Amino acid sequence: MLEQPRTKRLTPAIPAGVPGLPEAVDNTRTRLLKAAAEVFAEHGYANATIRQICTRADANVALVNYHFGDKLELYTEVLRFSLQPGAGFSLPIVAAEPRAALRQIVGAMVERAFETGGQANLRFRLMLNEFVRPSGATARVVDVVLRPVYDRLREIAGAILKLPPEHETTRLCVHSILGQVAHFAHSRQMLGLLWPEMQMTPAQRELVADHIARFSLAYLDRTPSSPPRTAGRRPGWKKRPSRGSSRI
Amino acid sequence: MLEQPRTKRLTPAIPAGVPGLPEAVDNTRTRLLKAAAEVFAEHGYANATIRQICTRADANVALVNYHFGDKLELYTEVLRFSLQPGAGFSLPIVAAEPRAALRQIVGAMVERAFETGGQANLRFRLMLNEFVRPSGATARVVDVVLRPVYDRLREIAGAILKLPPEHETTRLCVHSILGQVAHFAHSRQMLGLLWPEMQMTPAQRELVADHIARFSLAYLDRTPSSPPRTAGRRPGWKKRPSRGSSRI
DNA sequence: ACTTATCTTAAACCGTTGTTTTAAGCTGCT
DNA sequence: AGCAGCTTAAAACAACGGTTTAAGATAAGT
Repeated sequence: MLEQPRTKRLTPAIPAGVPGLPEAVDNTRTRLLKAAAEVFAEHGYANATIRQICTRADANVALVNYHFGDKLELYTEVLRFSLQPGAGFSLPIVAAEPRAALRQIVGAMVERAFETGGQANLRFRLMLNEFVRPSGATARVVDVVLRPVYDRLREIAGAILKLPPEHETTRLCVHSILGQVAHFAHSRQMLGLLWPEMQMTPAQRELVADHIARFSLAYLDRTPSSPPRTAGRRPGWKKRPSRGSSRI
Repeated sequence: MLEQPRTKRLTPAIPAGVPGLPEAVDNTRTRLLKAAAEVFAEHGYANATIRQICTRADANVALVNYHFGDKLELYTEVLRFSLQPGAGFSLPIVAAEPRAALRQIVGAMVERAFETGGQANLRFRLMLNEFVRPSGATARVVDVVLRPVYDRLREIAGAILKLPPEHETTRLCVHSILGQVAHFAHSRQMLGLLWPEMQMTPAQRELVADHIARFSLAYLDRTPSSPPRTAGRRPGWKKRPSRGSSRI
């Protein structure tokens, strides 16, 4: 009796809204989804509370459980709902030239990490929170939000590196890029303590995006005469024994 | 009556232990500090519970409040306690050549982020948690743990860049390096979903540290013939207006 | 031995959070 | 009007987490 909620119905029949455009209707369900997206994006799954969401949606506490069953179901529905408007991945801007594309995608990520409002921004911040405190729906967040960015970044980085997208070096570089963006987004408070002038104003955000792109391109765009030591595709990981010299 | 705890004494007279070597004594206070350091390092301040800490220390729940007043006081005491053994900053390894020093410091950070055990590792993970969920003692964490790494990294990066440590470009580069380390440390679960082979085994940790160092050095070590666009010291930040072309 | 200060314990208190219940309001239909 | 099905509201429940209380142990001082 514990594995299934005791409510008569989990989700009471999707409210007959047009499936492609749920932002038009204004029933309680939609208001809850909208509020939940904002609160989840701001505080992360665990730190968001149902009462916060319901207050923002001007709805009763019990309505989350009536409409969605439980908190986690609401969260996954937010992800589904948040994906509706655009067909595929909604980073439309993509220059053909991979270096320009990289700069654009980094700029878009930095903007999304800081600019409030807009579903794509909410979705991106949702993902940033999953990075550091995975919820029970992390796999879904990866599929819905992160994988598209990841795959596109691998293509772009691979094109510049002249390596396949699934190459180890390509993947490491993509994680380096994602890591820089996530870091500037997450550690805003500590950043302010270390570097008081950095307030992440719009102009500073552009500066940061410029820096991340240039910093990353310096490696990606290196002369082919100095290939990375790991360029050869090594099938296994265990070969290189821990050399222990980094012990301190 | 609320601003001051009602216990007769906040901290009941430091237990006369040798101030330099608190790891020898095994009274309740020390056991609590040890357990708290582990739990805080693993879960972060907010997500660590006093009951968790007390269970691990084999102590009663009330003892935290008896010995330290409240949770935050315990946390700051952990930081103070955690700093005791080494005199200053405990990253002893520093090669004279800045490129080698960078590789060493990155390797040490990656190891500390993943290797369990050891006070310096605990302290570093404590800091990593503060990055993403600042507690009430963030300023103290910055002073005790982060600032030394930050300043040393700025010196090293500045030496390679041939720029002063307080230069904007130097700072941006240091944040890029810190961001990469923090990202690989934080997003372990999501990393596994995107890249199942990456399990952060010791060998893979070395690979990651190598990559971060090489990736970062590509920019730091660039030929002086292509200086960064922001090399000139600009006193103000507001000059460059948001160019709006990154709107999507 | 009696007192005192220090430390420990079990139990409770109080606020918060996810969840459920119960009882009402609607709305459309006959 | 009356019924049925969907939706909302108010209240409560159960679990958890930080904190406090009141009493019991232990050791030292006199």
